[in-house]
Amino acid sequence: MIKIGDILRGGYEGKEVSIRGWVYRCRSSGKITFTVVRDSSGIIQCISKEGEIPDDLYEQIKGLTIESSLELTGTVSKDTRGVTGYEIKVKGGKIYQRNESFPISRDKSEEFLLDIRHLWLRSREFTAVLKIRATAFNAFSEFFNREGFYNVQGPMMVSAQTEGGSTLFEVPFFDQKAYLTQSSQFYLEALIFSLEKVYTIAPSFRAEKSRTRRHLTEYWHAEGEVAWIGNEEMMQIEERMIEYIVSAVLRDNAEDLALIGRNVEPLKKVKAPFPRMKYRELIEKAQSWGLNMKYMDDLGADEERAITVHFDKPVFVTHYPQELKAFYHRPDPESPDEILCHDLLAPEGCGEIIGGGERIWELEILEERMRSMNIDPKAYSWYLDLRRYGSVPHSGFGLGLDRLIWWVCGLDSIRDAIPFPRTIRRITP
RNA sequence: GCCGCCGUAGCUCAGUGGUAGAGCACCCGGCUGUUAACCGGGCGGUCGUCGGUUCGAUCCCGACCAGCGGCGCCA
Repeated sequence: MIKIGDILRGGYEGKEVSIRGWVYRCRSSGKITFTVVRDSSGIIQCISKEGEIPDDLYEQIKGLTIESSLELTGTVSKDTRGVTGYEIKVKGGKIYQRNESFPISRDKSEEFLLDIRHLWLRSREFTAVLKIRATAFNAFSEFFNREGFYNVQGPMMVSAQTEGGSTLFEVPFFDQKAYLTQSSQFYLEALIFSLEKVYTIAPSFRAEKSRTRRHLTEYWHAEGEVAWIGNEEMMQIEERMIEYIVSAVLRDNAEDLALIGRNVEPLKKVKAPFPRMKYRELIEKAQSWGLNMKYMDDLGADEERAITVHFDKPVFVTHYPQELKAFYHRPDPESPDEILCHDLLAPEGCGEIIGGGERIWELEILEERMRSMNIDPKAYSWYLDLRRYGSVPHSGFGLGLDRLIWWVCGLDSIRDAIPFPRTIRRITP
């Protein structure tokens, strides 16, 4: 039993092989039947001729429906008439299931494909995206393992929010209320005191009623936290990490990128270092680019899009005014109204994929910030403890992995970057 | 939370104030080189739900349900 992809790489001409898979296309002209078979590695056309195989098998093959599962044995030949340049002349085989009419045909709407996502995953396009996604997840872990980070896990059920706003999913927790986590950041911060450099890949949940093509209510959050480093060193790690992941995809998924029609030229330019721009400078630039922005405006979706077209690499935006960001970001000692944070905006109009920065590590400053933002310190008592016992400077980041896949694959919607998207209106399949 | 859009066959869509049609899928038949094959025939619908207007509503009006897009918020 071999993979179709192996046949397509050559070397099997004239040899007898067996493949297993699903019917991708089926055409018959009486005494000859063409069955295009799909497996996880590719598609190949198989030829069956009446009289050359047992009659009952020929009748079964002739009557197959799309997505029926089967096993075929036959001789490989190189033939330009086959869709992928090779063909198998069938000698024998076994049908596992001849299914009824497959619901997906050539016309399909966005909504329908979401309803039957569990079946649409079989499409060649989605298969390609899923392979790229696997590469990206692996490359992320690989990068941090090589950098001496420890892979850690925080809880998914928590008692307090990380970010501002009431965007938590509430879940019953015995006699109490618990929430699904928005971020593992606080737990990673606790873990640096033993491990110093940590990362995690975990889902995060946001009950935001977002209706956009770049939001999920459940998304895969890749986070890192590092003791003893500041905002700039954190960005240096991140830009190498992004370069590492993109290079891995370009190296391992060239065929998949081609299949989904992704232009790889912009991806080839993703090499560290990335440009950095302070929020203040960005506003000035934005005004010269004709964008209507003033200081203290947050970057909206339109602004992010308009900004990224002026760069051919991802760009870091740093030093936001403290009012625009969460309470834990450390003010710049040289300019206390600005904080030592960064967002990474992906090019080609994609926008924010990373948020990170240096954390406040002095207890008094953190308490002062919480007071000024009307946050109850009691809810964060254990988090404040981290600043009571051997506190150290540290920085961290959170990367939206689904957004990364969305950008790298050049997809219309983030929903097509994850197999089973959870959005405000969709909990099945 | 705000704004906009959609709902007719399994799918993609036409259409009409007098209870519906095409293409694809599927089934049957034909065809020994097809490439989303082709040719002939067939099956297939409470026209999203409820209410209103009307002699009569899939069509007009209202509410609801479901979904999609944009903003804000974020990753």
